[in-house]
Amino acid sequence: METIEKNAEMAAGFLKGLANPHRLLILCQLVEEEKSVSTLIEATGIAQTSMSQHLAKLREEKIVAFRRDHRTLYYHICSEPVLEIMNVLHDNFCQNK
Amino acid sequence: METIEKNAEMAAGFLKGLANPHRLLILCQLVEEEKSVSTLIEATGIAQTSMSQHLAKLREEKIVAFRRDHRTLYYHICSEPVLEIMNVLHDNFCQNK
DNA sequence: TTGTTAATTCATAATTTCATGATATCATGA
DNA sequence: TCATGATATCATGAAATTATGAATTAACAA
Repeated sequence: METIEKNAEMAAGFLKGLANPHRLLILCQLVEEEKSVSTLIEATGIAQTSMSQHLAKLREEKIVAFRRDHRTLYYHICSEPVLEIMNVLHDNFCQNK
Repeated sequence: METIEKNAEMAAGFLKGLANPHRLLILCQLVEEEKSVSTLIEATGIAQTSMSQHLAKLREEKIVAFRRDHRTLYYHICSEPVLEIMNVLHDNFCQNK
């Protein structure tokens, strides 16, 4: 496969990681600061199992990472391009003036 | 539904429009300049029917538009945020140094 | 050890995405 | 009007995505 096609595969995989309303809601929360899973659940209203699966998807694409403190996992964004894209999205879809 | 959730729906729909390797290949072509469907087919190797469907998806999300010249349709990018995102993707996935 | 909290993984079904082949539309030139 | 070129739409099946409920793991406290 050509290089450009491999690049397109990678970039599309990355975008698929973002292309879901619940995952965007999660990332909105994490743009501010790292948060525990239960805090994310409370803040977004996403069901616990579903939250876990979305976080797994975000981890797979190296978009988020976590640290453990006792029984609690704290997630944070670990991808610089994601922050750039979140900015673009904010500017274009959250201008509810 | 809360405003933030509606915004997330919209933004996710937009990202889904981009989150496919073939559609990214098409958009790479269109970043340079407008192109006809047959030129896009030749440049990317995507089958005709499939190309038509991807272009339809991109039209739905207001990512591309076209003009007709005789029998030929020329497509172009009509979304400013897409250009910004293509830049982010280029910087992060096409650095094949 | 037992129970509990925090979170993940597994199994499943509904829905969406995507490629393919067949058919249709639309503009044009003979 | 008829044939053709350029492109879109329709129908179908395979694969991926997503939500839900049940079971599992991991860390700790009693």
